[in-house]
Amino acid sequence: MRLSKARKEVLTGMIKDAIFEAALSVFQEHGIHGLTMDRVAAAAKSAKGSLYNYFENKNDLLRFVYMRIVEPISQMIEQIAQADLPAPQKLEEIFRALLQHFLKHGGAFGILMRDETIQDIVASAKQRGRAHALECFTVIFEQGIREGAFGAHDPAHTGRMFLGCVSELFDIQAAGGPSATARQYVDAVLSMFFNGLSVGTDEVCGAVERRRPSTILT
Amino acid sequence: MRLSKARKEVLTGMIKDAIFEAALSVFQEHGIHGLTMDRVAAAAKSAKGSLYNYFENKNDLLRFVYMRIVEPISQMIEQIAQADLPAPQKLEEIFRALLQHFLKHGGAFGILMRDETIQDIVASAKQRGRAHALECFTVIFEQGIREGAFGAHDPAHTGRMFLGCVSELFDIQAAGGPSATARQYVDAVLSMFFNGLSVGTDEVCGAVERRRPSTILT
Amino acid sequence: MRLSKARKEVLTGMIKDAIFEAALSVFQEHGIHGLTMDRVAAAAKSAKGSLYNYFENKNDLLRFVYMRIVEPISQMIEQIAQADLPAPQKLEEIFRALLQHFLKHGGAFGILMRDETIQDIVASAKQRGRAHALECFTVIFEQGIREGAFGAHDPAHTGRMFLGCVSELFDIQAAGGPSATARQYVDAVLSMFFNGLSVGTDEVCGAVERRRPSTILT
Amino acid sequence: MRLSKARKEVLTGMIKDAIFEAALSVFQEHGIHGLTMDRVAAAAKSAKGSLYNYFENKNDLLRFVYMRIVEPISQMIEQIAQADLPAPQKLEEIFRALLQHFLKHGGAFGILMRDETIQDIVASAKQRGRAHALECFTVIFEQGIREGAFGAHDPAHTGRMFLGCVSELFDIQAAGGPSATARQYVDAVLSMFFNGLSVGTDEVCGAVERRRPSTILT
DNA sequence: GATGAATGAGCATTCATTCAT
DNA sequence: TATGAATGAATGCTCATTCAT
Repeated sequence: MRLSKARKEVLTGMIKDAIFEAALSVFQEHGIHGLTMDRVAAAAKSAKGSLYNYFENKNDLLRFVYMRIVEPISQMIEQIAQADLPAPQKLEEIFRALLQHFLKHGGAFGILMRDETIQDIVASAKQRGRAHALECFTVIFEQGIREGAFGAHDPAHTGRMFLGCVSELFDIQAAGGPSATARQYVDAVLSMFFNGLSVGTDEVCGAVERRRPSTILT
Repeated sequence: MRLSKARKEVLTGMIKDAIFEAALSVFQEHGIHGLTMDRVAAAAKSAKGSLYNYFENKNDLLRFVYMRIVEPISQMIEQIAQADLPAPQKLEEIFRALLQHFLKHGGAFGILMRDETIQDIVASAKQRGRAHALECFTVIFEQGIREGAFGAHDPAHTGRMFLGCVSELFDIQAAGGPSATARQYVDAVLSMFFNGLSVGTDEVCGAVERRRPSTILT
Repeated sequence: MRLSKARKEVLTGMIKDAIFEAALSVFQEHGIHGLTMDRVAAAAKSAKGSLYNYFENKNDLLRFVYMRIVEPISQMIEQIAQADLPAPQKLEEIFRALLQHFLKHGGAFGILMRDETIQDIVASAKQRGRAHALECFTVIFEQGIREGAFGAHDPAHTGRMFLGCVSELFDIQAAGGPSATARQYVDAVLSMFFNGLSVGTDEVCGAVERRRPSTILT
Repeated sequence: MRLSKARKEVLTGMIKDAIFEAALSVFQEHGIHGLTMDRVAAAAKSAKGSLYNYFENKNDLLRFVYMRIVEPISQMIEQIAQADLPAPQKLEEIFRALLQHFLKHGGAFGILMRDETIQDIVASAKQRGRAHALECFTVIFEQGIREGAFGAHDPAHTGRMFLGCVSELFDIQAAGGPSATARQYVDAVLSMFFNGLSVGTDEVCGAVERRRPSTILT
């Protein structure tokens, strides 16, 4: 053993990273179906067999990709949900975190979060991303109602709506428009959740703009 | 040619229908991955080769299935969008139509609407379902603003939010809970869009219940 | 369906036969390890995929080969064991049947009967060939003792010895010497079992030649 | 070269021994199919590549294992065959030696002696174990006839029978029954070879029990 | 010599598509 | 037109062997 154990693990990690990147690029180019071990190997400029030195099998690799991309934001959402903040601000924070995460991984995040195939593969992972996010959102809306920030309503439904709106953010990002669009969308979502669309709402309930000044992603 | 051209087309249409039904049942039982030509042929009680007399290839068949399921609701949405109704009522009508459509096709509709695989296959079709729906929603919200029903906002963003909330409806249906849940969710979405979550909104802007009495899917 | 069901089954059977022959030839040339589906397909002058129209998988094919070769003789042994004959004659009959069977299948029979790999695959089949033969032999020797043809001894051990001597017959055949050798070996085995090697035995107990005059496989 | 040539060879031999032991344990645990270079290396607590410093390739290693296990008994048989003993006693001695050898190597010996796979690999080695044993047995029976211990018969056939009965001993051992069974089987074999099964033989020719009192493996 | 990651040929299996009947 | 067997490219995975360090 010429490398210390620590060094070796670092190296292994770096190679796994490289394979991860390769898989990601294949994934982005060919979609989840086109992600074959052959292509990943080619993209990683390695031999097919080598992949199996680092991942037990294809599912293992997919799990790794999933974890690498979805887990962080999943955890971030959970942390925000449990933080000591007013509910409305939590929603803002979640969007901020999502936008940042997107800048790192392009459209892959959205797809991984939604694709059934990978959700099946990953099913064993404590919680599937969407389901977990849904719970966190629900908790936040419960808090908002408890604290009087929101009127009475079913937090599960609202959480689901929020998840739906978040999902659409994935699409905007995947479409690759200007990042300003995403930010405007986020503002619009928050405004909607707080005030709805009804005329005169702003005057009565306070403008969204006042509550979230320049906000997201500054 | 013993059948007149018209008769033949009718017959062809009927067989395509049968294949469609077979494909749908395979799809519902085995998912998008398990949908093989073998299984479709078996389900259609026909020979595998015969499928190719009616569909150029598998993608063609998938496109057909997609169109058959998504197109009607897509057209319905477009019709509702262009109808002579106030914008809020259009939103309600759309939900009503969606819920009804679901009852016909089980979860297939939602999955087809969201699955990336089939979206790729179908991409060439003039408009992908989601994109089309998004446009229709945007038009409706533009109308709502123009008519003074909604306050000023970016209708494209709101349309997208609405689409997100609609997508989540698919999940509820796919999850197979009681249909009451879906209806409650729809009510919650409409309430949210009209009034938001802020406290006191209802008193000022009028209760949602008043505006959508028993409505949906009664 | 242009062929009647019966006709189709006949055809299917013929093709399975052809694949069986191909597998057998591959087996004889390359051994059990060298038996790949590619090679079988090539030998059958068919496409690899076609094999799977007739056999579920490789093990299924191997099982078929095994059954085709080992089962008949296995059953023949059982029938002889249960027949209404004196025990010594049963032993002769078994050898006669084995020699005939060999002429049909060359060395394959012996290998299949002994190879561990295929025994594992076939394990589910009611009884593994060797074990079954052993039982039959034991039964025959029990009978021989009961009827007074043989002196008292442990029939299980004798059965095993007989099996061992039978196994060696496989080797002679596999080696491909003149068939006379096999016949002489059979005579020698029977003589041994009846009289042993001790000097003077023949005079006392009667010559083997007298008891099996013109002998096996005439 | 810091070590003298002699020292180096000793060291090399020790390492080959260790690899041999590792291969044997893998063989016993996973069977002939499960014997991969990876597993051998792991069992030897060495690197896979190192194996190739001591063995040209996998077959070379297998040959070594075979030789190590089969060769000693093969030589022992040869020595016994050439010793200055009456033929019947030689047969007894051979069995004694075989039983002892078994206790050392578990079932490995029997499997290696019979498995076709390894026989192919080992074929090039001057003599395959079975063939060599067969020759030795033949020589012994020739001697027995010459010395008048056995009646006239074909010693090659008798040798083969003896080999067959010996092979079955492997099965008994591999099956893992009580060692008493093996001993009883050996007694039965010897009794059979000397006296056959015919009634009345014992009185005339002398009981086997008298000739081999407690004998084997005491 | 020791190491163990890299390599790539090889394998069983699947499945969309073709085509002779 | 209907049929369904034939086809063969594609895929995930294994493992003996090599080679740079």
